[in-house]
Amino acid sequence: MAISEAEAVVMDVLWREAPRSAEEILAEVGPVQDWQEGTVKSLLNRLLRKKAVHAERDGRRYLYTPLLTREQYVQQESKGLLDRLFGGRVAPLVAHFSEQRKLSKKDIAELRKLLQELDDEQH
Amino acid sequence: MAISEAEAVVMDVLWREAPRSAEEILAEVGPVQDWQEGTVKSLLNRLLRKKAVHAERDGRRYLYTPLLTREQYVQQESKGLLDRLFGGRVAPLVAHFSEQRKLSKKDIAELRKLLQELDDEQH
DNA sequence: AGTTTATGTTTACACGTGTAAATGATCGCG
DNA sequence: CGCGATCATTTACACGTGTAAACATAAACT
Repeated sequence: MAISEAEAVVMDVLWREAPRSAEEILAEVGPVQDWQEGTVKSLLNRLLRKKAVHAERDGRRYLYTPLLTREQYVQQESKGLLDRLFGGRVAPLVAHFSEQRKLSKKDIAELRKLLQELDDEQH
Repeated sequence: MAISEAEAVVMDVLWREAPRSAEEILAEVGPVQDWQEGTVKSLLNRLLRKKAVHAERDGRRYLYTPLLTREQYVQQESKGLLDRLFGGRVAPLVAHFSEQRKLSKKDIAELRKLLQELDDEQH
């Protein structure tokens, strides 16, 4: 089953660094999200059930490690959106942002570089 | 409130052509989604409550018209994803698909053209 | 006028989600 | 050994979602 948005916030902490204890996760995410301890614990348990993280005992507590990689998650999410909204094609998506003037100079420069590299690989 | 995925399917029909009756919507979407009449009616009612569509009486039935535009919806959805996963920037998103080899020749050609056009406008 | 038919409206129900309190288990201390 | 602190696990609860049955209403037909 897919992981929810709140669950993804917890995953984000683990993607930055793992393994981590529930306490450490709370310390990082609690202030920002305004979550209580119980909330983080619940989310961790759901992630365990979904096999998105692994828990390893460390004395009295557990250390959590991601099983689902960030790449997998990003892949799922962005493919979903792409398919639903842009017929599965990337160019229309970029065109959309372009029309909305949401391409920064930096974006444009990077895209240009990216295309250049694709050209080069091409041989 | 945001419209759900099932609701978006109904909106899609209306975005292609509107106004439309519930029956017409069902005819178009029922076979594909394997939905019953009641399902479509429920979704339409939720869309009404969310002010995403407008209903206008036409004799015995209603004709539904979108109030939320496809552009608005696409904008919300894609901005959400972009912010959550790519720090709000487009280039990293494209880079992601590039790494996954999900850029078709056509995508690449179109992206190149797009960048060219941006250049031209630039004067 | 009474019944069928076509629509729309209300209600339902299981499941996921966000959020957390209540409860249980375990370790360290007095 | 019993008690408080520290974790984890279980339970809770309101709300949205997917899916649809049940019910209401009004027009159309006999």
